Amino acid sequence: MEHKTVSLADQVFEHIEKDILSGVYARGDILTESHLSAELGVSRTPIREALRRLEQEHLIEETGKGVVVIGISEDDLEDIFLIRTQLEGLVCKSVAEKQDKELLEQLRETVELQEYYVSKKDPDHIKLMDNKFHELIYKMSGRNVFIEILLPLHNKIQKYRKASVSKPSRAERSVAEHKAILEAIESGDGQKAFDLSVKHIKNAYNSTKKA
Amino acid sequence: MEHKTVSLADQVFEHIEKDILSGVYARGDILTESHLSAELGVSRTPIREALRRLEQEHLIEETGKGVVVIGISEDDLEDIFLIRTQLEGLVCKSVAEKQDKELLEQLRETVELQEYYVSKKDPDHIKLMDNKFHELIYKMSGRNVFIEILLPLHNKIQKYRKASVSKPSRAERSVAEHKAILEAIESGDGQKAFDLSVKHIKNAYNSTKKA
DNA sequence: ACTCACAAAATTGTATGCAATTATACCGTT
DNA sequence: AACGGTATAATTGCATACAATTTTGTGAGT
Repeated sequence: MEHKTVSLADQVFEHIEKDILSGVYARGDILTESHLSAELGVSRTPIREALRRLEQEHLIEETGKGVVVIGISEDDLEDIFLIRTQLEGLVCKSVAEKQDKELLEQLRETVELQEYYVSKKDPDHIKLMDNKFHELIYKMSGRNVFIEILLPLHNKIQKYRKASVSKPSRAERSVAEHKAILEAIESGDGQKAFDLSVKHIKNAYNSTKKA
Repeated sequence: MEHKTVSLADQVFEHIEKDILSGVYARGDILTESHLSAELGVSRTPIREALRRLEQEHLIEETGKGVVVIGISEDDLEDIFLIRTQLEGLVCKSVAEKQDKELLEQLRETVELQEYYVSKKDPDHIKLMDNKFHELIYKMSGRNVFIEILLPLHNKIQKYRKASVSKPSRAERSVAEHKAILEAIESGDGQKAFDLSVKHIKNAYNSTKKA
């Protein structure tokens, strides 16, 4: 068994990122290295490396006396959806024209699992499958620049998506839309995959706004 | 006089980033912390922090035994222009509808300086003004998510842009396009700014491909 | 009670030390 | 000459040490 040890710096990065994106730390909160070091029980070295990465992602900003949490504002949320509207359709189109059998099978499994969790009204797992659906499509495209942009964007709105898929009506429509996108991709219809995907993002945004 | 001392970690980041983007380090090259430490004359601590940031930008990748340089491939270049085509017009439109007098003045100055350097056939300064033109527009928009995406993308293609503006014919057309975009923004015509900007990116791409 | 000065604490930035792992080189054996 | 094994190098990951700076607290003097 491959025992891949995850570095402390990586764990710290994911921990703090999660706390920012889930709202544990709010916009404007100040985080100091020593405080984080004590709280997480590791030395400042991995803390600092994690903070530099979070800074690069614009989730925090250096102030000279601790870092300040930036997080995702309402305006950011709107722009994130707008940008996804512009880019995600292109990726779906690209994937439809590739036809990677193995990844398509994974995508179908993901949609079917999501249907199951919708029927069980399990928002956490619905959101996980939603994550996986979009991430699989990004990866299937093999287009790194798109992946580097879309993965973080998708990641940054977890909190809002969780709220959105907690509404059964939206969860049902969302998974139905995923299924339609999947079928368009399977049939190799790039334009249809593009259109459905763009519509899906717009619907998700509308649902998020109302949430 | 404000004496802002730049940390060694920041200097190292910029140094290595520049070396990757300008081609000093090629795709596949292996960089080790100790080697960089000796070469740049600083300890491994700031080196490591810089490497973690470069990793976050996908310019390098961890291998367990030194980091490997990723850099920008031809496919990446194509997607970068495609994404800019999708996003930069939106930003220009947004800026045209804002009318920040002071930044508009800076933008005009930048275009006029660029005209001057074009007449002097000075590619380095032409490129600098090109940088400034696009960065000013991003900043004028005040839309952070767009800025976070477009600034790095623009930054990553410096090498190619340098080649492009070294051709006098393209340099002249480029600055003329900048001027037209500026005037559309000044007149508050968002749609025109959008259209001209999209066309500008496409022209830049065509010129880059041929270079 | 207020203020100023100075001491103490907190905080960052950088270097160094050290353990664990992995690659490399060298030397002996066949 | 080829092969193996062991010692040595190199390398990462993490902790700690330390200087420089800034903030905070405290206490004396009025």
